[in-house]
Amino acid sequence: MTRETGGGRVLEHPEPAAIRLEGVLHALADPMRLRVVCELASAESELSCSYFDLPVTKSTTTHHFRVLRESGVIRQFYRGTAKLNALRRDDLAALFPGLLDAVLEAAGKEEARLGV
Amino acid sequence: MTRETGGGRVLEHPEPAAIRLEGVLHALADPMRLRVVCELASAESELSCSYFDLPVTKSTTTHHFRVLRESGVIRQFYRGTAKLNALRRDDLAALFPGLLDAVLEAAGKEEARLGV
DNA sequence: TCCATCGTACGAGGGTCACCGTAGTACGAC
DNA sequence: GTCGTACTACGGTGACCCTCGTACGATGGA
Repeated sequence: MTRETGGGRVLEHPEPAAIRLEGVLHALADPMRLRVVCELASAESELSCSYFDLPVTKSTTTHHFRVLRESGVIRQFYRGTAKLNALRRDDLAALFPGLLDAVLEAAGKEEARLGV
Repeated sequence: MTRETGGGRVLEHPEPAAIRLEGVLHALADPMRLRVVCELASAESELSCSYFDLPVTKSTTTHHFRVLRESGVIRQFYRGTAKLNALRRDDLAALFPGLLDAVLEAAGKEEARLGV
């Protein structure tokens, strides 16, 4: 079995029924957070916070991950000193079918359109 | 032909290439604006600003319509004293396929889920 | 035990946002 | 020209958001 360490540190997550569309859209409307979500989507496995090399400080990174978690977009849990992050694909697909995929595709298209 | 009055009053709209995903998501993340977009989508024809009965003052309503226009979500033009509003369905569908439909469907589902 | 790593909590600054009230402009009807 | 309707521009206010620096806690390994 997978041993989950992290001790008594518990993270609050909204239940599916408490996830609000406005909150999800607001969470995705920030460039940093959208970037995190895109990387999580393409990774297909949990990624630690330190995996991401965002052009902001650690405290700002913590803030963005908290917004994503509290809006219901990602799920977070501890393993040792690391905090792992995963998209809540199933919950989002049940609440807002096609929304996450459309946003991810749009982000990919926009990156191709604007990127070098 | 349809005579468009409104004279010298010209409204700035972003070209499709200038529409940014973050801006669109931010515009849709506000309850008032999401409500406007849903009503425009179900109307299937232009609606004047005064058609909407939002629980805010007129100046705030003007602000929200301006955000929607400048983010590229709606198109506005004058006809007489009225200012008409229409969704930029084609432009959005070309840039972000499926995004608008997914958001509209999600908004409908959420209203049914939370509503009376 | 001591340390390095990883992430958090807190406070603060600077900017943006949503909202309002008032004053004003553009248009059509008379 | 005058009036009413529709909307705008402007200024202001309080709240929120993104960002940071610093100090702190929690974990695992030497």
